[in-house]
Amino acid sequence: MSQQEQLGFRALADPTRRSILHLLAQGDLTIAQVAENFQMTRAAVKKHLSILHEGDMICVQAVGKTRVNTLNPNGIKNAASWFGYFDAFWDEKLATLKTEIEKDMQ
Amino acid sequence: MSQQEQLGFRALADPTRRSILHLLAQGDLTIAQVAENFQMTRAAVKKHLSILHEGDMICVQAVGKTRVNTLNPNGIKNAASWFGYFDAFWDEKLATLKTEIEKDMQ
DNA sequence: ATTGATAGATACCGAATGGTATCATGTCAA
DNA sequence: TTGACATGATACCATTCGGTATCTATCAAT
Repeated sequence: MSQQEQLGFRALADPTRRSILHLLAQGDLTIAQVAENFQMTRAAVKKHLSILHEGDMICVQAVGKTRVNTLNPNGIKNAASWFGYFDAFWDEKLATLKTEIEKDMQ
Repeated sequence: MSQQEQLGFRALADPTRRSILHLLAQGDLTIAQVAENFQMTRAAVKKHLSILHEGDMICVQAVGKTRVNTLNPNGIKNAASWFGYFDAFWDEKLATLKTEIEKDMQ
């Protein structure tokens, strides 16, 4: 487990932060513009953006006196690639899943 | 954001739990067997397994006096599918990413 | 130079999290 | 029915986390 992987999953663990990523997918936004979409203070949103930045999920570029937050496809793709580990096991698992689910109900 | 999505990402947020999923990908294990792979008490491992179960990442079936933990491909695939939201935006983003990364360095 | 808008930084609070220790439960075997 | 073993469950502790309040810094425009 790399530290970057941990920072990435930590960034994705909060629903507000995942929502921010969906927002930024539709266009780049300043901190204030992101904050308009949530019922919390700008400082709280800034914290979320910092954690997203630490997890490599967004890039931040200074534009005049504002900071424009931009989606970072590389970081998001990197987190998504973690799931690839299971690709080799899924076919076999899915074949017996129904039975296991039934046992789990008991 | 669904509650199940949140429980899923919460389950994945901890490195021990992600490690447990990788372990279970190689074969089903009882709680005690999982605990052998970590330097923490069985109770702590049990907590992690409970959170993984709440996030639909594993199934638990009683076998005699033991409980066998099994990977749940459905839950893991469901979490992985969250990343599909960005598919439509990646091609465009990747085209301009290099420039944005450079600005981010400043 | 002063004002106002945008952002950074810090301290603080309540709740959730990761972990241990401890005790209760249940199941198999003798 | 005992005893041993794998698990369930609870209480407790230190740390992290999400959030607010507050103060400071910077830039732009007048």
